[in-house]
Amino acid sequence: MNDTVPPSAESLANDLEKAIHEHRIAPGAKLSEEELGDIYGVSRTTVRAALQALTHRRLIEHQRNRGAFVAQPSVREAREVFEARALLEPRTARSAAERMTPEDLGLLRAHIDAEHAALHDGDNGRALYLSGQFHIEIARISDQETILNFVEQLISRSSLIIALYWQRRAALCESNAHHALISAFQKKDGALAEELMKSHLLDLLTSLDLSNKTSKPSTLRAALSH
Amino acid sequence: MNDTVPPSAESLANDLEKAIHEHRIAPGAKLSEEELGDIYGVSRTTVRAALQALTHRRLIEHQRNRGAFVAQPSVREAREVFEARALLEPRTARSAAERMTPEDLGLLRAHIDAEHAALHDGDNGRALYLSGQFHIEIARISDQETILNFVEQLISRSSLIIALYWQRRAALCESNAHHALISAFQKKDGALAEELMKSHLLDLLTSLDLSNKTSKPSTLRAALSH
DNA sequence: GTCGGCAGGATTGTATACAATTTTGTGACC
DNA sequence: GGTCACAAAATTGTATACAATCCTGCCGAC
Repeated sequence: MNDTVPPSAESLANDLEKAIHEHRIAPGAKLSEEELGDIYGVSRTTVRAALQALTHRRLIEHQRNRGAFVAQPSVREAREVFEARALLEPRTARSAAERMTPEDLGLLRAHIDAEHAALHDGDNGRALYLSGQFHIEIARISDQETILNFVEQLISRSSLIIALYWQRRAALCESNAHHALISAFQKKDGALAEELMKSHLLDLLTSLDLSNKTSKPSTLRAALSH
Repeated sequence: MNDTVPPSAESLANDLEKAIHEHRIAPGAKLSEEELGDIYGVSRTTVRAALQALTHRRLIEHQRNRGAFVAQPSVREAREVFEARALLEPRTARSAAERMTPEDLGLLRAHIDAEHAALHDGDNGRALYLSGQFHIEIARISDQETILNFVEQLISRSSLIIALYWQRRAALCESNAHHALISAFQKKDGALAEELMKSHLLDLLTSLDLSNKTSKPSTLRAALSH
């Protein structure tokens, strides 16, 4: 689109995060500094800054003198992420319900519509991304910057977890849950929203295949069973 | 101590974080890249990497083309941080109590002792640091890496908040609370530990002066009332 | 035939150099 | 005397260059 001119460090980081979130880059993929520099037309310095940012968001893992790789959350890490979400998000849902304005509601509905559109276009990556944004939007509405930041990180990591451990590929249309949440928001029913979010997250977790067999294909070690 | 040889980016970040945590660098202080480079004997590149790390931990705020400054959490941010802690830490306390081993207990006791020693030496900064480490140690024992990372960040920020809004300077010996927690841990009483932690955090919050008068001295604008 | 060591290539970690932006100091004009 | 404008200084953002580390492939020894 606008490649002719200078993408700066921060925008590069956001671009990469989005690409990872939309599953355009697979977990475990190596992110070569020089390669990225060539692609985006910037120097390694800029690339390094972006990679460091993503490292701090736990989206990529940096091995000293080895390079940066898209993170491959372990089964254990997957459980931890969803446990953390279970601690934070029900609360954000409750607060959001209490503070919900008509504009906010419209925004959330627009998100769901966009998600459906993406699904219809077969763009599963984008649908997944938007589905995550829905949760982030709720946290934003709850008006707790600090918790919002945590939720943002957790949802990015959830995207990686889904890429690795998703089992029922068929329908990621958990849209039912999202629709139910919206109706709770409309009623400004905080307690209901909290409960719905809690069970929604539980649902997500149980839709993952966290049997230790597929545990952690550290690219090879466990992929080939030896 | 060992200044003669090469502090690398990561160790520099840890060093700075500790200095901030111990109130050796005040909130709002400017962190010049060249100055830090001279002090530590490294290049600006290394300094920048360290500063970026601390930025992501919300310990310093980076203003484009202006530089890095030690963060000055607003009253609102202060409340948010403690609200997030109230969501996470009672749970870590409960889990920690259930998993507590004799070695862990010894470690926690050692922390408290060190804290008392620091207080006795009049080294309030170090005492404050150790007091924070106590909470971090609990999160570590609870064995939830993801939540531990969040708690670490929240406690670092709490240190800044305390620097700005602490009112009853006299006794930061909330040692009572810590001792009570230890006895709950010894009994492996998770529910009690959870409750104690919750009230401890509430105690900490109410010991701050968050009246909007001292709101946010952005170094001058509000410090001099004009 | 396999294992250990050593050199070559590649990639990252750090330092230095240049470009861009902001701040500050000076001077003219109102 | 005060305010605006411009220029110099300082500081950060980015690019390039060099040093250190790691991986790969080859070769000799056992």
